[in-house]
Amino acid sequence: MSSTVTKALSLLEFFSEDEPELGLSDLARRSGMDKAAVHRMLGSMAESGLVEQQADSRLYRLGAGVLRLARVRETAFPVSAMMQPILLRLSTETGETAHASLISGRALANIATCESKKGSRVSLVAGEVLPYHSTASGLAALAYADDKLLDRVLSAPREARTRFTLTERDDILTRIEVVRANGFSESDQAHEEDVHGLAAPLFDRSGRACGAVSVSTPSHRMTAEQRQLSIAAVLRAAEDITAGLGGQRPRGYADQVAGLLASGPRD
Amino acid sequence: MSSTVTKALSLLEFFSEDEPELGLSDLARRSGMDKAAVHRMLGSMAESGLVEQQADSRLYRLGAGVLRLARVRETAFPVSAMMQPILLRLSTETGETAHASLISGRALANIATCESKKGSRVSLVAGEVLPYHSTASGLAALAYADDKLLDRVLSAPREARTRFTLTERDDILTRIEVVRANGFSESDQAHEEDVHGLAAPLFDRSGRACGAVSVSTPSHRMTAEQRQLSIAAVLRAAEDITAGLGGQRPRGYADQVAGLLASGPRD
DNA sequence: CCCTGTGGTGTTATATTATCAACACTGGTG
DNA sequence: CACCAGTGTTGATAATATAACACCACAGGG
Repeated sequence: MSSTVTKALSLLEFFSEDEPELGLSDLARRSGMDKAAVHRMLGSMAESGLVEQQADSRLYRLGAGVLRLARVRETAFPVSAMMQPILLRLSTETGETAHASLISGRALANIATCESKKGSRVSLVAGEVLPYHSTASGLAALAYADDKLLDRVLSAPREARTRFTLTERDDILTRIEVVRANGFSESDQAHEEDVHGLAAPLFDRSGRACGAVSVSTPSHRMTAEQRQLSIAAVLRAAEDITAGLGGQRPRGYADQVAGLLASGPRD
Repeated sequence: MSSTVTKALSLLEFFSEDEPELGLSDLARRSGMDKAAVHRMLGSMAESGLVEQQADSRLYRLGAGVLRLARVRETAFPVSAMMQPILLRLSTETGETAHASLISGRALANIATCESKKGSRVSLVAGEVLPYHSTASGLAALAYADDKLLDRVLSAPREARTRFTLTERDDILTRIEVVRANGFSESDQAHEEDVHGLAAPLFDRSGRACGAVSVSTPSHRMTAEQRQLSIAAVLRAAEDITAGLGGQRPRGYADQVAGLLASGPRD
């Protein structure tokens, strides 16, 4: 819970596409930890190459070590590479931005994206950490993941990203039930203003959710027709990615989804 | 030095392309740490998504978090993508396997590779951690890096990979002098049997080495002609990658290298 | 049925870590 | 020019998380 390792690694969350370099005091302020402690932690992580310090500006950034680790994992389990063409197809079919995320500890890690070609599109921050409660992807994963994950999420503080974000425990639980009844999750402007999300769960070998694939559409552009089309496309993408992961959908889920698609406007 | 964070992160070094999944006892044995300690560390790193535990086999592997971190870094500082075409050219020009590495804490992290098309070629493990003292890349980086790095390497234990590996302090220092005199480094079978390495340093904005680019040739195939050709190609690749990094070669180095190429058989 | 291996879990002495303070340095401002 | 607010860094001590040890439950061979 409050181990030094966890605290040190939590510092990595603050590095993003928008702020790839951060100073010591800045990191200490955001993490709420002491400057000296943060300094030692960054020093330790720099020894391992997870972060590196710019010699002149003294700013810290993610190090070459993360590239190496990603290469090792991607060589052994090529998930990003496998997802990319499926996301491309999903984005082309729907005309919108698609992305896939995997359960990564306490949060959902955005692993691969394919942006829409349209001028007006949902653009998302590469490698963003997605909360479970405020995103369609998060709810899709949560609904089919291990129950312990749901407990952990419900017992942790939840940030209200917009006025539509579900933060109450009971609201989230009923929403989870809706997701289970549908086989996919839907979320309008709960994470970002004017963004509508449709997501379907990804499964691992054990039949538990290990992530989610999602389509993000500008809210004003989400018509009933577009919605049906997107649901079908997302479910198919999820099926293909799950297969690519060597995963297995739980009993009943495949039939539920198949019935959903048959009854829809797409034949 | 012996902080818990460093010890925990050192566990990540044991995951490789060949052994992407490791058990708890195995990791404890290799790291020389207590099982209970390793268990807690892995738990902490799992919370952050750096590692994940297979539900059925209970084995640990690198987690989705490393993919996310790599994406964040690569989006902000696209080095791998920039290196790839240059490595392709280097590999094509020499007909051998090329790779680039960056200084990553106490070791050199292999970031990008391009394997030779020949049936008999040097094949290297993706994302391998390269020691400074036993590889051409390591010696090239060491010769032009911050002096503190050289001190740290010289004061740490050095493994003898082959019977040609330099482990003695004085031998390494004289070799470093040779590298500085040449502007590139050469190493025959010091890291791997039957592998000849030629490497040139990469520089950052401050003019200090931040990595190296290298060509690995089967020793028996390294003729005087091939050697001249490879030296020129590696130096040119290093120049281009340094430029792509926004780096600056130190005073004198550019002239030294230019003179080297002019006097060589390639006009 | 032992025996050896595995992953995992307690408990206490110990050693690391958090905290606070002060330091040197920088850049901007009155 | 001195001041101020900011930075990164380094010591000291007090508090606490950690390491070590033993132990447990389980799985697979011999």
